[in-house]
This record gives sequence, structure tokens and C-alpha cells, in this order.
Amino acid sequence: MEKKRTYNNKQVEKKWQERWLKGKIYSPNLSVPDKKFYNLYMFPYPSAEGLHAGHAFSSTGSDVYGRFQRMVGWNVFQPIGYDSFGIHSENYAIKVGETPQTMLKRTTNHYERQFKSLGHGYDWTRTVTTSDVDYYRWTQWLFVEMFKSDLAYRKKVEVNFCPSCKTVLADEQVMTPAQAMKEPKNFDGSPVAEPDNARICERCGTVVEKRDLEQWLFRITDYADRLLANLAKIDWPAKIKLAQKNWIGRKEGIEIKYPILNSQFSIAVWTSRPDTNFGATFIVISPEHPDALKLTNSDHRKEIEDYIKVSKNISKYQRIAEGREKTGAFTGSYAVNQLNGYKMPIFIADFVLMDVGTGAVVGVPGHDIRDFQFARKFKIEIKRVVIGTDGDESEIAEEAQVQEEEGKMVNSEFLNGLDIHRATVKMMDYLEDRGWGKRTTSYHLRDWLISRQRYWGPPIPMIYCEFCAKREISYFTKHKPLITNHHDDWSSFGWFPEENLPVELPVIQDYKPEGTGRGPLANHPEFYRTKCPHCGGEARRETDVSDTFLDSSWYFLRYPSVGLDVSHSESSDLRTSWPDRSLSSALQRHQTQITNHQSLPWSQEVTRNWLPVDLYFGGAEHSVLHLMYARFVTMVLKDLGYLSFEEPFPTFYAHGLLIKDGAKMSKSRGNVINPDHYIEKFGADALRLYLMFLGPMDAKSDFRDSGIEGMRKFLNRLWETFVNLPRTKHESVEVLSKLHKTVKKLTKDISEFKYNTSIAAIMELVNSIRNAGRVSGATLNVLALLVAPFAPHLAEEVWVEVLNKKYSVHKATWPSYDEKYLSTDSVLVAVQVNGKLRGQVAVKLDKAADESYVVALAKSDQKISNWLAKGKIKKQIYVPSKILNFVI
RNA sequence: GCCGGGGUGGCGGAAUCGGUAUACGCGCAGGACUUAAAAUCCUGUGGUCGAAUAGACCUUAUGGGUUCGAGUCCCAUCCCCGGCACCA
Repeated sequence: MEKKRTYNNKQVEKKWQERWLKGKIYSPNLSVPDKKFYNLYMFPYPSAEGLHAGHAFSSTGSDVYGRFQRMVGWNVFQPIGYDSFGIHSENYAIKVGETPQTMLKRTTNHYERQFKSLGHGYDWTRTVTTSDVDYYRWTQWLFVEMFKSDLAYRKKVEVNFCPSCKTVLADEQVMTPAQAMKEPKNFDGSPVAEPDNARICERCGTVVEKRDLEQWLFRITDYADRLLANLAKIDWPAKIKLAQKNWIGRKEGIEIKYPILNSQFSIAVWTSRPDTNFGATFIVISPEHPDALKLTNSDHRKEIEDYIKVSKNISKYQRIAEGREKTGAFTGSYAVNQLNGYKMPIFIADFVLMDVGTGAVVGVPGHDIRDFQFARKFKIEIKRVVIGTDGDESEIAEEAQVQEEEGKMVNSEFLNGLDIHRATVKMMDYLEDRGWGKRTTSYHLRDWLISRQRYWGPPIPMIYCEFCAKREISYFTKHKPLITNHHDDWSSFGWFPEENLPVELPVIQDYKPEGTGRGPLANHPEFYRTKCPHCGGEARRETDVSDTFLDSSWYFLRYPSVGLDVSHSESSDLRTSWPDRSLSSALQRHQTQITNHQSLPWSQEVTRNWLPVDLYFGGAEHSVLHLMYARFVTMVLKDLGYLSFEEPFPTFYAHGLLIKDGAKMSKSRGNVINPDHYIEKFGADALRLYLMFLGPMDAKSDFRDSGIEGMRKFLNRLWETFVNLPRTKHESVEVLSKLHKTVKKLTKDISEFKYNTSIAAIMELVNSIRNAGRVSGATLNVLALLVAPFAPHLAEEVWVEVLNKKYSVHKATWPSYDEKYLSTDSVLVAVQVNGKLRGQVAVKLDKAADESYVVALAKSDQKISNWLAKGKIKKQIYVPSKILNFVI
């Protein structure tokens, strides 16, 4: 009797992990551009001691795909790194009472050990850590390029400020409690007034405040149209594209100027619905509107001033909260609707926001719910100018009668009878012809706020010289902007980029934020004191650091070039990749410099061969943050001539969320899963299989401890199958057929990320083999390959040790669907179900048998009887459809 | 409110083109092995009625429709999840 070998998962997994690393199995030669597959997993930010189960879930999903691609013949490059700069890591360092440097040294080691213990096929010779000076000098370089392109500028802006994190947040980082999945809390501990409408810090859940601060911004809005248009070209989940589309929020409209009665002034409003303008009966402007007081009559001054004062103390988010009673105050002046001479009273009301449109709204109460509510309250005339689909022509007295969507124009002179969409176009033409309005497009997207008043980030590499500022000298005095030319809409005087990068982040002890509106570096003269690059006089470095999302906006460009000495010139010519449109001379000079080059953050050759990313695998929570910023940065780099493509991730797959026992994992629930525990107890293969078996990759998956036991059992049975099941030369028909089907199913399912059904199919196959009680070596070969993406350690062990192969299973070729098992007969059968004739089935066996049976639709049993009588049906048998394929 | 995606056993979830609904796994029940337990293996397992491993009826959120045939297609209703939202 053969001696039973039992499966020691711990020993096997450790052995192969070491061998893979030593043999550099997963470190491809990137100078081979053929059949390249850049498989990218969204790198984690270290804000805890190590990985949580969500990382294990999503990274395994990415790894399975990478391993599969490798087996079907692609040269797969699968890197990993750490998004270690930024607020998440800094907050964690503060929490554990360490410097970020100390904390990261420990935790990134832990992350690395965990990633390795999961058995992922990462290229450990090419990793990226965004807080390494080798990396962030290039993040700073990117900032400088932005500045030189005139895409970076300073502006005093009303910013979101988190009093707990003591920093400014981008709009995208401010969320509702539901979005952030956090309980809202006030900084001072007081109860949150309207928790559902609160806007909180994405990171800590504190209700954000509004502050006016001078900040650096990137002109992402200049790229709004391109970001929108390109969505059609990329293969991303529809919901992510939709989120980006909504976030960009492009709307065609028109800016209309209304003269003010008895005054030389006019008021500009923006509207997307000029068609209803004959029904306009009032104007509302925002309390922050610069002309608010100018438009106010002396006898209304007191009232208006009081109103503005009160509205200042209400947060923006409360102001626009739905269902809130309208408030407002009359300025005493009127604007004239030149279409019909109507005198429209001008009000100030807080529901109008200064940063939307022109900060002024024309009120059409008959056809806008919000305007209707306002008109009701202030007893303003309500005119009907549209008859909706309900045909109602009566006076509009109820909110339900307010028709916003569809209809035909009435009471609108030259528009009468037109459908509202055609009327809109006609009205725009009319207004433009007379010079009363101008078509403009409005966007929801705002410029990207880059500055952070924090310590743990790349110092913004800019220098401010007061002396030069006074003399109105700046970088742009000598240099032309490379891309756009906005520098005259902000004062760039005194600002110069640091050419000698990196600007190193000093190691300081007092790195915690103070909430003063300035970063901790502002307390360190040894950092900020410097010389002006222009006049050589005393100057001051910028002490803000850049947003974390700048670090992660380009990391995928870095990976393939890690370890290459790219600071020497590569004689490659980028000219072919230059944009066709006419270039400014400044940009042309710049591109000549690139070609001749100087240093770059990446090798041009490797980048040309390996980018863009072939599959980007990550979470949907970055829909409008990282995924938008990375696209923007890539477009800019393309325009500057550094890259030949403008979409970094042509294919993106968004994985779902991992929950535990039906609830979201959280520390307060005490249901956070540490993958280490499960790897220790069940092994990495069991954990991988279980995580992938839970459910569809893109849905919420529910982790239950009892389930993983089953996977361990399955792995043992699998091992038994390889080692102890009696061998045979002739495989049974059942097993062959099943094997056949499984190969086919997996090939399709894995490429569509249907991992759970893939694993189920493998289990079925194994059950079928074990029921047969014997197995052929050929079948085992195929089985090992099928299992390999999911349970790489076990697959490797049986491949090399049991099946005596000389090379790694991951270098083996994925099995193909072999047609030779198929018969060439063809029969036409009638199917009986439960003794009743249920239809005629033509079963063709000449080609792929198990997919090509065709159900011929018989209109009735009578018809089948007829067919039978006429001999059209050659054979009538009872066929349980489950075994239909075998009967064939 | 608008725009997406869903609703299938005790649970996670399967089901190409409309063709025996509930694959695979968990759980549960019974059995084998064992002094016993664990582990392992075998059998059963949608519901109701039924002594039944006889048989019948019902069953994919609810109600209707198309079809020889509907989880799947169409209409209506209810519920859940995600995105957007006084955006002019």
C-alpha cells in the first residue's frame, strides 16, 4: 500500500513563496515589449499596522487575473507599492504617537510581509513608496511642470476645512455621512443639527467648516471637456463613468444680462432654460454677490445688510439643504426683461450660491419648483409659458402644476407652439443676435485644490520673493506658459519654481497640525529661508505640502522604470507622439529639451513599451478622486510631450466591498478581519479560494468564518486527488466531458472576473473525478493548471513535486479546449419531461457538443406528434437535461 | 426627486439565446469508522399535505401580460443598495 502523504499547507506555501522570490518568477524582463500586460492593483495607503481583509479580497482578485493572463501567454508585470505620503498615514502616526517616518518603517514591512504571505505574484524588484525622496522629487517636478504650463495658480478661496484634521480638503474629500459611511460629529462634541445633510471630512467624520484661505489650485476645469469626451473611449464600469460625468456636470446654457431700471448697471444671470424667459418675474442674487450692496436701495439697506450677515453664519450645506423654507430680502431695485419690458424685482436669497453660474438666478416660478416656492412666499407674479404633457392650461396655483420637463410654449410671442427644446435654441439665438446674452457652458467640476497645511507630504516646490513681487516680476516675466495662458487672471508676481529638486521634507518633531491656516513647516525658518532664483535676494519657500492625490496621480508611470537609471539621456525621439495641433513656441522648445534630455521620472523606452496600464483593478470609492486626477495629470503630461497616450487606464475594473457577517467591518463593531489570522489557521490558498468564492467580484461579499473551513477541506480533497487517487490510462467519459466543460467555463469566467462560479466548476470537476474513483495523469495536469490562479501554492507543489514538471506552473500554458473528445454524430430527439413531450431537440455533435444543442420550438405537443408521424424526429428518448451532454 | 443596480432555500450565492429553478459551498439531520470525541467519509436536505424513498399541489418581492414554456421578456406596484441633488 502506498504511503499516504498528507498536505502541509504551511510548509508548502512558505517554500514556494521563497522560491518565487529567489527565482524572480514574477519580475519580467521589461525590455521585451511583446505581449505585455501591465496588471495594476490600486496601491494601499498605510494607515494601520497592516492589511485588512478588504485588501486581501481585492488584491487577490487582481492577482488571480494576473496569474490567468500569465498562463494564457501574456508577459505580465504586476507591481505593488505604498501611497505612504498624506493625511491618512500622518493621522495614523499622530494616533500612535510616532513620527510618520518611524511608523511607516514598521508598517510597510508588515504590509510587504502580508502581501507576500498571500502568495501574490508581485514584482518585488520594482516597488514604489510615495514618501521616498526618490519618488517625491518627481511629484515636485510634476508640480513645477504644472506651474510652468500655467495650470497651477494661487487664489483666495472659500475652502473646506476640517477642524479635527486641521487641514483644507478638496470638494471631493467632503462627503455626506452616507457617502463616507461614517457617523457625523461636531468638532466640539456638540450634537450635529441635521446629520443627513451634514458635510463631513471623508477621513475622520468631523463636520467641515468654511474658511477663506489663499491656496494653490490646478486648472483641471480646463480639461473638463476632454475628461468628459474621453469617457466614451475607455472601458470602465458604467457607474464609474456616470459618476465622473455627473461630477464634471457639463451644462449648456446662456448668460443673460438684464439692465437695472434707472441705473447704468446690469445684472448677469446664467440659465440653461432661456426658453421660459417670457415667464421670468424676478431675479435672485447670492448674499456673497459682489454687487449685492450696489443694487440695494437706501431704504432697503438695513434689511439687506442684516440678511447678508445672518446668511454668512449658515453653512453652505445647510443653505442648500432640501425642503428648507425659502428666505430672502428685497433690494428695492428692478431688472428689466428686454423681451417684454417686465420689471423684475431683485432679491437676495441664500439658496443662490456664488460659485454656481454667475451667482444670480432669473426666477421663472411657473416652471421651476424652487422659483415657485420663492414666488409664493414673496407674492410674486406666476406666469404660465409652457403647457406640459398633461395639457393643463390653467393658472399655476399649486406646486404640482409646475411643469419642468416637457411641453409646448405659450404666451411667449415668437416661441409660441414650439417644443421647449427647440424654443431653447431659438431663444439663445435671439438673445445672442441682440447682444443681450452669450452662450456659455457651466461645469460642476471645480479646480483641484492642491495645498495642504500639513507636514506629511511633498513640500510644494515654489519660492516667493517679496522684492520681485513689488516690482511685478515673476517666473512668467521671462518664460511663456507652456500650455494655457491664464497667468494674468491671478497675480503670479514674486513666484518662482524651485529648479533644483528635490525640496526635501525636513525631519521635525513638531509635525502635528495646529489649525492656524499654515502648515508646520512655517515654524521652521531653516526650511523656508532661501534665495530668490531671480534677484538673489531673501525669499521664502512655500510651506504648504501637496495633496496626497498628486502622489497617486502618476505612480503607475513610475513602476516600470524603477531601478533604471533614467537620469541619463536616452536618445529617443518623442516627436511622433507630439500632439498635432499647433504648439506654442515655448512648448516646442520644451519638447526639444525633453528629446535631448535631461532627467525624467521614467524611461521613455520602457514607458513607450509598457504603458498605458492594461488592467487597473481597484475600489469604486475613488470614482471622482484618484481616477479623475490621474486622467487629468496624464493628459497634461501628454500635452507636454512626455507621453504618447492620454488615458492612463483604458480598462478599469471596480471590485466590490467585503463585509463581515452581513455588516460593514468596523473597529467599533469589533468585526475587523486580520488576514494573518486566517492565513495562519487555514493557509493562504484556502483564504484566497474562499475570498474569491464568496460571490461576484464586483458585488458586496460577505465573509463568514464557517465558510473558510469548507475551503480547507476542499484543498485537502484536492491534494488527495493528486496524490492518492488510483491512476488510470483511460479517463471516463463523464470526467472527460466535465473536464472539457470546466476548461471552457473557466477560460470565459475568469476573463470576466466571475471567480465564484469558476471555483464552483472546479469543485464539481473534483467531485466528479472522485466519484469515478480513478483518474488519468492527463486530467491531473489540466486540473493543476485550472487551480493555479486561485491556489497557486498547492498548484505549484503538485505540478512540480507530484507531476514532476521541471518548470513553474505559472509558466505553463492554460489548457485549451480540445475538440477530439467529441463525437461526430448528430441526432434529432424529442424531449420528454416527466413523461410529457416538451419539445424537439436537435442535438448536433459535429462541433462543440455541449453548447450547440438547439431547442427547436414546437408550438404544441400536437406539432411534435405530427413531426413524429412524418419522421422528422428520428429518435424519441427520455433525456434529463442535466445529463443531456452525456447521453449525446 | 432624478439616474444606475438589485430582490432566488435556514445562509453566501448558481442558472449562456426564454427550455427539468435552487449548481457549488456553508449550515442542519441521519449513518459509517471510534471505547468516546475530533477529523474523515457516505446519505438526505425549497415549501405544504402525506406513514411513504407513493403521489399531489405550490415556489425566484407582489399583481397582471406575452409564450407550448418565464427567475430570465413586457406593464404596474412594493422594498433594498449605490451615485447625484434648491446646480439655476
